[in-house]
Amino acid sequence: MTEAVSRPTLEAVAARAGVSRATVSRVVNGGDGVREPLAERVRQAVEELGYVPNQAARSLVTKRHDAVAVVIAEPEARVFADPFFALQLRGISKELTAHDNQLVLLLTEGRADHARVARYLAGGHVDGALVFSLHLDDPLPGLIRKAGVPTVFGGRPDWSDGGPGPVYVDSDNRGGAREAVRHLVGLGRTRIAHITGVLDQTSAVDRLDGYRDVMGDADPRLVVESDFTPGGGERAMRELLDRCPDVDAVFAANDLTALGALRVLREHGRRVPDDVAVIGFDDVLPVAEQAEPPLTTVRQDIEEMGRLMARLLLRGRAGETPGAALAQASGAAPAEASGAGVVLPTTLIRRASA
Amino acid sequence: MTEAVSRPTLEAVAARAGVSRATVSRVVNGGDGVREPLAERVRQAVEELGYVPNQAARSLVTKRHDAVAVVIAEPEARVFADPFFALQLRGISKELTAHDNQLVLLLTEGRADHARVARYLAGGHVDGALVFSLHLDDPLPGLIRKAGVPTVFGGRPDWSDGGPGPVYVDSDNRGGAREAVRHLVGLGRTRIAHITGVLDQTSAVDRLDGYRDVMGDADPRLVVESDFTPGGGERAMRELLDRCPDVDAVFAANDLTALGALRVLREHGRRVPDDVAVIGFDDVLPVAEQAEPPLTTVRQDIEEMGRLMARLLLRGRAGETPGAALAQASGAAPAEASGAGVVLPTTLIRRASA
DNA sequence: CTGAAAGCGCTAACAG
DNA sequence: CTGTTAGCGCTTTCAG
Repeated sequence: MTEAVSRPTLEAVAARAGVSRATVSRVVNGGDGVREPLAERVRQAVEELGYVPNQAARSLVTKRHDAVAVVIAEPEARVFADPFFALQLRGISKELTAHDNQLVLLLTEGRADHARVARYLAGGHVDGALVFSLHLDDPLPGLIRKAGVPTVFGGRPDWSDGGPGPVYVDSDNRGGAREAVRHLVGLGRTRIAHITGVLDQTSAVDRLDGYRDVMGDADPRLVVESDFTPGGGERAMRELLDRCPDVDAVFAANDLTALGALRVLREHGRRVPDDVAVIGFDDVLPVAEQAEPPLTTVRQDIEEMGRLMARLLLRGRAGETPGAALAQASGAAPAEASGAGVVLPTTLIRRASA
Repeated sequence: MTEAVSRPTLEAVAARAGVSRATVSRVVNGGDGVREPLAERVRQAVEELGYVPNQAARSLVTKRHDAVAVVIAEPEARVFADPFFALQLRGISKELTAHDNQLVLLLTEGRADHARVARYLAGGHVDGALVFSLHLDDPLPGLIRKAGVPTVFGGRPDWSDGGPGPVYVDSDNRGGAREAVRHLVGLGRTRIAHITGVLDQTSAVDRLDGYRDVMGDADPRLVVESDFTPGGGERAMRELLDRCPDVDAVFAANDLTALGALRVLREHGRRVPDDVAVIGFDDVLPVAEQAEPPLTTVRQDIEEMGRLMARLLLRGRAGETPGAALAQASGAAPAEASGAGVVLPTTLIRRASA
């Protein structure tokens, strides 16, 4: 474990190049307004001394930090069982890196950590925040708003106040769910069940709504509440088989849930998709592809969601509207951009299970 | 996206409390040396104004940042398919949070990002670095050493120079592998194969060595190289079945690999564990428990590894030796602490597959 | 186009 | 025990 050594300062570079600190500063920050002979001499001095600007000093005067906080408020261990979170982070990281911003990760383990996060955000350490995994009665959004930090949410928040709606990025959960269920209907299935996610998250509610859009008049016993985990999927599937032995299709709220359902179906000797067709949600590759049989599922571009969140935050900071940022967002075309929310499209990936 | 507002300064608090800035500073930083009537008045002013110290200003003078970088150098997508990484992060985050340190996440997508990471680390933005996923010929460690930042590695690095060895935290990969293979032997298996991980990582090499410790004289065709992924596990298992149809046990380098092997075994009508026993490594719950059949595997305490890394870094910074930090590390007792490396024990978790 | 000078908000001697 | 005084390293008017 090496000792940190003291780094050269602007002053040192200036001395070496025979110019003033101001000139060095100009060159280091874009270089406009400095004539060529000088600029080159400065660059050389920077190189020779291995000068790296001291971010603390810079922030002190600019009030910018080139850093963004990513807040993951997931008390349950679910985030850690699901590559979802990692993919999202990867997208965020890519975008942030491209704009020379750092990613400060704030993980919370329950309410006790909320105050800490709020304090940090309020402390003006970062230029903005990206916030995930909000649940219905979560006090965090309120705290964050009070902190006065530009924020983009991952997933549609479920609250709304008088002011302008929160900026968020979401997948078209409802539309994706509809597509999945319609596919099942197209397969000739009539007893189509839905295993929900945790219903205090909007993603779960939206998927349930999508299911109902198509199956509005279905037997209510075909809907069973669950929690986005394989274990929950198993329990739900057992109950389903018990309540409705004639079920011939299952739309699970996510791939992990589908995995649990698949296992119980196998246990009970039901063949997939012959006896019961199964569709998941997410298309988390290692899960969906490795399932037995490989899972038909609703794909959402998780990495792109992360990237877009970061882009919105960065652009918004520059004074543009989310819409403008959105217009410039390459890659997946947003399905919808109502108010301050951006909703990415989903696509049905057909594999063997349905 | 709210505008950031300007926060109250020390000065403001001082004015409100009718004291000097120095006094407020003292109260804010521990409060020793300030008599009670005053201290209380200051605390009140802090409260009323909602004062939060400006970290940039503080760092500028203290040269400390209370921030640690976590560098994940994994060009492949593997990290994102494996909850390993998330668990490690969780452990790190917990420990860092407990000591009021922030976690700055540096994800790299290949060599192009190395320079950026090196620059950041050299820039003195953080007090230390936690570095993961090193491969054999990785230039990153060299760059990091040059940056002169206190560093703790996750997993035993494969290089060594003249100086004091690098500080690292690792699992007892070799011992764990031995235990797994011995278990297989105890089951009466004789044709025990090993599907390796990526052999440019020490964890994979150590597991292979452990296998050889027990099976030194075995048929060399029983060892097939792979890459820690389910797909790789499938390919390896096919080759194994082809080369040695009489194989009766498989020790896979990790759970994901075992998953692939399981699938191919099933495909070929081999029953697990009756015909072929299978053992994995990691005990990543959603993988191992949900496998078909549930996987017997070598468990490593991933979260604890993360926590320990952070602890070592924090303690090392305070001038203690890693050994001292280690002695204070609660929870899992280290199996071994040679030089600057800390090796955590592993345990065999028996489920249905072997 | 370049340099001089004035802080950004905070801590850390040093006096009193 | 408390206040005064210097800066930390950088950007940014403002002159020249």
